Amino acid sequence: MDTTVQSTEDRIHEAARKVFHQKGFNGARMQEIADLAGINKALLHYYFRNKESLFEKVFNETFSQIVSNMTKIFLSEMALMSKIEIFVNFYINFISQHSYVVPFIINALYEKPEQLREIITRQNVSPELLLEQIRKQLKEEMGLDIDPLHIYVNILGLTIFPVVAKPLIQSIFAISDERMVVFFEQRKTIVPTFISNALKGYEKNKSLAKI
Amino acid sequence: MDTTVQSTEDRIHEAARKVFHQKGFNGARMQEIADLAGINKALLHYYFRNKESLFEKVFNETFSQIVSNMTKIFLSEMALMSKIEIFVNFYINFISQHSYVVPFIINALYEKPEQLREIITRQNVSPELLLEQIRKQLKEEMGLDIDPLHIYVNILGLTIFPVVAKPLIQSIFAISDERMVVFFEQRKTIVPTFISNALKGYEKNKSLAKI
DNA sequence: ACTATTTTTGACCGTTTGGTTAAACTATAT
DNA sequence: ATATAGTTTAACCAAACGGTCAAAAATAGT
Repeated sequence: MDTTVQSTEDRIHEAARKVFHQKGFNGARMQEIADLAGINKALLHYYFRNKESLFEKVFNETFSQIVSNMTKIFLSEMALMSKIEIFVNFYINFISQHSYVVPFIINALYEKPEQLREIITRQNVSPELLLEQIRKQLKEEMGLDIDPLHIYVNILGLTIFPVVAKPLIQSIFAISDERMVVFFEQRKTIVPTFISNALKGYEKNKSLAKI
Repeated sequence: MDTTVQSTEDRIHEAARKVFHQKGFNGARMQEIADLAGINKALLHYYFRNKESLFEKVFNETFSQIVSNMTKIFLSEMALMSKIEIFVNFYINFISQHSYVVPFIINALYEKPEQLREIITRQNVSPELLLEQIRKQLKEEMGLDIDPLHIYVNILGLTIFPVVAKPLIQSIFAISDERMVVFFEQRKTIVPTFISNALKGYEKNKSLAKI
């Protein structure tokens, strides 16, 4: 398949990403990462000082990837509802393909909250622009004075939660793999419709819109 | 404070719950559980065969607690929108107070999917009643032919996701602890309103309601 | 008071873990 | 060819881990 020659450092990095994503910091073994990269374990410590620093590198990369994609769409020049449609579509695909990523981040944040809070703030995502943009569009395109943070969190919750809770939903409701694929395809249209309906509801009754 | 004399087994059980909830299976140490219970490590293995069985006990208890509360509200005799209001209120409080519980379950399901899928199906929650009840109420109270699973997942996502992603939201948007409390208080009214608006939107335009 | 049973302990064991070290190998430049 | 710097390895280490064991302490039955 892939015949491109990777540098040792890249092979380690890729292997570490896979193992950390699947097993978390505590579940991951340095030996397993070395095996997956096809190298000696000592070579891991030659390129990366220790497990912590290797994990930090993976976490940083993963986190910034997720967040940058998240903001990119909402900072573009489109109508708000179009952004939401694209966002939902993109994220259901993305997280389905990288199903370990979000649990990995949630897990990491609960395993070592203090250390990661630092790392996150060091990345300074500066989401003020994002929220301001949403606030502006809610106002100008729909005449709504709603807290953009709540709307944004709603969008994230409707999109991300089902993907994260997939194993749970599948077990509880006894859904086959095939039906699960259909389920997520349906959500690509259902979620934007749901949000659109909700926002239109505020328009009809603007006295309730002040929150 | 609490002067009730607990049995050793209960003390172990409580200690195990706390440690497993905070650190997950891989992060938890038997020694730490023993210390927290104020007993010798060997006594752990006297009451519980090994780490796995102790974890299973904690997982079962936690999982059934979450799910039973989840279904109880929706199977009661009330109007759908009242159920949703009560559900959102209850769960924002519950998960805020037990903030480790949901990540614990998500984490567990990604750490050991096969074993837990068994355990979950063994508990057989039988959610058909729940979905059927929601479907019926959507139809009778609002005249909607919508897939109840999607609506239910939407309710869960809007309610649970923000609590799970709390450390993330707080770090990214630089929100103080006090503002975070306000944020969740706001959601207790915002989420039911959001859902109510969305459902009313389907009523207006029933051609879109078939999903 | 004595015995039998249950509960609790300290010391210990084999394995696994992240990490180190010194030596070997490779490539490059002179 | 030889010195030099960078790369890779096998062997090893101390600490931490889950788990065991035999003996001590506590409890209950007679």
